[in-house]
Amino acid sequence: MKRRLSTAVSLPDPANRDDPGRRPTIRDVARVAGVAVSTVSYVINRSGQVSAETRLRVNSAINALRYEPNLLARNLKAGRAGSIGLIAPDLRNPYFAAVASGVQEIAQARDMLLVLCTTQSAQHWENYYSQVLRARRLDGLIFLSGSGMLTPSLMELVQSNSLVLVDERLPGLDVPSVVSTNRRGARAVADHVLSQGHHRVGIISGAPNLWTAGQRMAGYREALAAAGIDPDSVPVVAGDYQQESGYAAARILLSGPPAERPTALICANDLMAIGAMLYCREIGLDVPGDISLCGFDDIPLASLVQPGLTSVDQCGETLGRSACRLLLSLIAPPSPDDQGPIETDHPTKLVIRGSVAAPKAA
Amino acid sequence: MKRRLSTAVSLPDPANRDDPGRRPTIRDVARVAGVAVSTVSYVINRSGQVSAETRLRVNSAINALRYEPNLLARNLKAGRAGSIGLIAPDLRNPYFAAVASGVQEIAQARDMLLVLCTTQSAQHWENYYSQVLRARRLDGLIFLSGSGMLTPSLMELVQSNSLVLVDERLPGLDVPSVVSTNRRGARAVADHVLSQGHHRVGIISGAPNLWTAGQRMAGYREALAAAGIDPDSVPVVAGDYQQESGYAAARILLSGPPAERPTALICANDLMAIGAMLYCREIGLDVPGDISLCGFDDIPLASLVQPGLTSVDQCGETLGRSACRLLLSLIAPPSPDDQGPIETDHPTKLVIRGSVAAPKAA
DNA sequence: CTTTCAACACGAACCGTTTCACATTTCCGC
DNA sequence: GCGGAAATGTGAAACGGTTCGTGTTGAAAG
Repeated sequence: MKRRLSTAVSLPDPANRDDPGRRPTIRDVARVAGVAVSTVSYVINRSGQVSAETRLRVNSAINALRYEPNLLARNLKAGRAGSIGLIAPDLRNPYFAAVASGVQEIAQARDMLLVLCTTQSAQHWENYYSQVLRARRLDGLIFLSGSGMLTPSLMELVQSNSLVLVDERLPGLDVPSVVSTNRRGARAVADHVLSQGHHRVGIISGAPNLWTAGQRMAGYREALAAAGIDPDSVPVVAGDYQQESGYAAARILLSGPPAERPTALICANDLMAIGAMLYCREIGLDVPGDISLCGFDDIPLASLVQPGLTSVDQCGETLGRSACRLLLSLIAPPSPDDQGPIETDHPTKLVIRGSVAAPKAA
Repeated sequence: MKRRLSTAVSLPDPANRDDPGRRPTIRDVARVAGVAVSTVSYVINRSGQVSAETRLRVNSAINALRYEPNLLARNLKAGRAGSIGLIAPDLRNPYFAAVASGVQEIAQARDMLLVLCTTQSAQHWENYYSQVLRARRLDGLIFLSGSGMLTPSLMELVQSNSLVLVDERLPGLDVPSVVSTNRRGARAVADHVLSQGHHRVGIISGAPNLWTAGQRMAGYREALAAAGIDPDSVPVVAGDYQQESGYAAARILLSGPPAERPTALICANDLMAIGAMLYCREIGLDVPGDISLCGFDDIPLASLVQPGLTSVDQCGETLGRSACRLLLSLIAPPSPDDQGPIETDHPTKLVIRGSVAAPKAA
């Protein structure tokens, strides 16, 4: 008992007060200003009920100590991290970069931090990050799937109203999401190609379990049917939205004898279309003289290749902005500076450039 | 006194135990497992000194409750956020996206989260984020400046050994940084252009207060001098590394009478070179027939434009990886899984494509 | 049959805030 | 001169973990 009293009772150790490198806490400020900790807190926050004179003393203590509140502690108390997460396959895809850019723009305006997670489209990472972000009590999550699946961890986020999907819509489930009108856009670009008189076309589609890939495919099929072509008769090769897969798919689709091979390749995104263009160039096919090509996304690159790539504009940045706004509105229901309803279906626009032309007279 | 006892003493309220939506805490786990909170903690962490049987009980309680530790609390206790920040001008610039990608790759491997902050090259945002990230006790910061300046807040981070600069080196100050050998790369590409026999060249430089811009300019001047051209005699227009500024700069540089205007434009980055290329194309100049063009960065785009852009490869991703490794080594000094010294000066490589040719016989 | 000592479990302090519920002072009207 | 509201300041309990120092065992050692 005596021992206890003499050794174990830990008085505030004056030594660590001067520990250099130690950053001042609200307690230091209180001590210097000669007020209670809670008073300092009130000064820092909704300056309610504190006299001008006290406020002054506290503020000068804050300045003297160069105190900055520890957000970690604040967040623990509040139970929210003040940041949102963005899970996306890969930043180097300009489309994802654009979405990220839009998300960040809105987050920035609302004093939210953005945690960026890339998954290389691997379910493993999608799962990992959705768990980590849950554990970190992030306020919300914007998810661009590379796999087309929702992990259980993600499903729980849906329950708590803090998940927004971009360019993905789950059958049956009512998950908040922001999408482009993929089907309509695909229909439009395919209509355009077919209206040039192509009869033998090939399709380079996206990964089959991706919602966008399905939608675009549906649009293409609509257009084909409307042009009197049996959709089931056209050759389709699935890629993965990467440039290399477009190259590889083109090689497959163009492997037949010249008389039978497609005079136009409809590609489910620009990167793959460019891959295909590279292959065509390599085997000496002129675009659009020998073969027409179109893409989807309208990434900046599309206007810079030669010939310019006919594509479908879906502004990634706008999508990102809407997604972030939607997410924030879910988190803090009815914000006062409300800017009206948030678009969840973004229109797409056909962008005609030089890569599509009429087929050579057969 | 009596009043106090009967009303103010707040017993643990059983009501909020069942509050649905409330996530289980370590205390709930302890209660269910019938052990002390500290024991649960030990199980979760360095499982030291816990009997197999207890560990089992705790683990099954964890599973039953679907408990996940609150990282916010953990971090407060630890005083570190377990994440690093990346401050960069703009994600849509593929070079920055590549750096970010490299950083994220390493961070991911070390279980660190990446907070992404974009500044649009505005000092205002650079300052804002450096403060916010300090307040959040982020473990470290990787900074790509758009303005060439370090805010005071950033300087304090230098003191605490948790700031790494990318592609920036401050005169006098010894701030850890990772750079490409900009000067050498610039020298190489300019040598290449001049070796084709160009005598009248123009330069589109970067913003003058950026370190990279200065270095590249120095390299160009070396090459000019070596080729017997007075560096001060060549026209220079400063851009801002954006495509539009390249376009504008080209218009200025090519405004003279045909006999006097440059036969080659040396551009301080690819985006501006592409802008210049667009302008040339617009006024009917053939690249490289009428005018040669070169860039810097070797972004993916450079190989896709027609003709391919001769450029200098500086792998943004590698730079990002090194920067992140360097930062992590500053934070937790000598990691055991050390992979040797970290490169801070990354070599550049001349990439020759079709955009540079000999000038037409004068 | 003590003593010693691991091994294991526990309680409580602490990280740096916020915020609730009071305590104290001031001031006013009666 | 008194009661009471308003204004201002305070202490202490959270938030959800980690970790130090200590208490309690049971078995091996003496």
